[in-house]
Amino acid sequence: MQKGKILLALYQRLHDAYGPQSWWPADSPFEVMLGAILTQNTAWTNVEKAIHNLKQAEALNIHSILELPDDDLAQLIRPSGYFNIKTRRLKNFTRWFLEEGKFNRLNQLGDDELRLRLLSVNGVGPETADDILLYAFQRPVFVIDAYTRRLLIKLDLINGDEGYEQLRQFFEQALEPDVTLYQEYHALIVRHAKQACSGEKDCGHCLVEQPPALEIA
DNA sequence: ACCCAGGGTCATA
DNA sequence: TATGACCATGGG
Repeated sequence: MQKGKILLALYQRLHDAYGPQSWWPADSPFEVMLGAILTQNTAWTNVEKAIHNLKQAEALNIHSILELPDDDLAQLIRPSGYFNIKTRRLKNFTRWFLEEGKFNRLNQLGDDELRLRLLSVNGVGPETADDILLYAFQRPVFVIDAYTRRLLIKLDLINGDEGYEQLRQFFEQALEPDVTLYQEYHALIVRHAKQACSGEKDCGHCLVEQPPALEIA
């Protein structure tokens, strides 16, 4: 069986198990972008508190982010951790976002060009860029995170020494460029990791015991 | 008390 | 190219 079909079968199994996830939880694309930065190496429950603080202070907009003193912004996002670094990153990103002409202007760029520009922003790495591309700009870009890597290792689909870009190509070559599919797939992987591995170091064992390939082959 | 979470940058070799 | 240090809160 081709690895591509295994990835599709894996998606079917995850979808059957957990149902639609309808990510990303946010009221606007800009909120998705800030959330993508705030969630770096941070539990989402803590990010929710930070976003709640921003909304309550009516600071979840371009000009407030830029005009708030660093210390004030840091206090608002404090629950998300790394608040000093993330204050800088939020301001860096928002300044860039405004200079580039905001969403409508950036949205005219092609997928690859937009990805390169996002990666050029200090504080935006591959995963954050792809979160923004997939969930804010609705581009067919597959997001790779630590959960995805662990799951593929457990399923013996990869060695584990592959780079981010290599894993992204693995998914994007195996699956049709379907935004909704990519959004749901990544969300399901995170959902599965939380469900199956709370407290456990390794994850994906329940899918290994019953490999998704066997039922479809 | 320890470990990790919806990572990324920078300095060093 | 590839490690390591660093960032920092909250929940298990």
